[in-house]
Amino acid sequence: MAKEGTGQPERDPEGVSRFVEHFAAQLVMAGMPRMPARVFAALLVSDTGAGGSAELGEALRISPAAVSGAVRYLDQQHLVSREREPGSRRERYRVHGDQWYEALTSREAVIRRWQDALREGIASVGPDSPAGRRLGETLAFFEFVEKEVEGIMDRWRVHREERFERE
Amino acid sequence: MAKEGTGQPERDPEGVSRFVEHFAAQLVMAGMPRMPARVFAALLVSDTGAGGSAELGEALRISPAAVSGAVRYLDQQHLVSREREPGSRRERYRVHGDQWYEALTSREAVIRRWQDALREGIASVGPDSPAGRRLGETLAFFEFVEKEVEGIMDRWRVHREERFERE
DNA sequence: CCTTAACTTCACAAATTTGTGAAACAAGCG
DNA sequence: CGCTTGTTTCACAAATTTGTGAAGTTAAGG
Repeated sequence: MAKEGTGQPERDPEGVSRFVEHFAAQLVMAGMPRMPARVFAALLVSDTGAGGSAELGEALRISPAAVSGAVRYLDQQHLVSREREPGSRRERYRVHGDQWYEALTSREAVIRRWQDALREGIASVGPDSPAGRRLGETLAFFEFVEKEVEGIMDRWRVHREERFERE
Repeated sequence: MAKEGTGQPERDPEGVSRFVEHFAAQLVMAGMPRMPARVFAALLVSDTGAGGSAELGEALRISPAAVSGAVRYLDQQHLVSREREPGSRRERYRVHGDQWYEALTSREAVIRRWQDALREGIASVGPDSPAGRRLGETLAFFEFVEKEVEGIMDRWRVHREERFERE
């Protein structure tokens, strides 16, 4: 396609929009409601990583009300934060740049709830029954994963650091 | 025909039911529809790890039709398999004992789709724009995780092996 | 074959979720 | 002080999802 040789490739609005929808679709498959997913994706591709209700609403062709609802959800999940820009009545929602995927993956509280449910089940069927053994193995798996996830995130921070310095 | 062991702790039906609901709730939060989640949980706690439509329907107080629909979903997700028991018209749905959580976590196809969506986005905003950099870092994260997950599952198999032998 | 048991499919009613317009609310600006 | 712009809340209509009863399908057992 026609691109000027300034070195800075220009934004392709249609492509951006396709990305937003595709990325949001992944989030939806992972269990996030539709609007929050789209808003989050839109924030991710914005150059500033932040934007207001009106701005997002226009980009996604949804009402400001829908944006507001979506942001409330994202805020509760700690996926965005709200900032008040001093000289303006515009509120800005910001995606935490390098931390959002940690929020998505590490959430140890989630793993804990799986573990709690499993322990409850083991108690109810008896640990030595076949079912008890199966649940016990699953519990062991979650306990294992819990530790490993920590390790992964540590290694990732190192990895990212290196990558960042090289550039 | 169940053999009642002398020292076997007895099943607590109410506790089992509570487990099924709690565990299913976790699955739902992770994005699984309600009925499939309940059916899956019910299979997990059953001593045989398998059961038929009628049996499951009675345990969960839902119609055979609902069970059927749930199983179709679980089958598509490769979370259960169907077996035909030779001398009977009873079909049995079975949970893959020690492999189901691998299906839940490892699914590399899922990670690939995230990566594809991100690459698309990076192309659309330009890799050197601020947004491009943010997406690039996210992509790097997913690539990193993809490799790490492999490692985790390998280490888990070793870990499980040890645990199993010790018992 | 004809009956019967087990499961599946289908059409639909009920329940839930979604997104909107309208009104309320806040906060800078004149 | 109001006016004006940007955001949130609320009630509700539309759309989607869910689970059921009833009819359909397959295969065992007489």
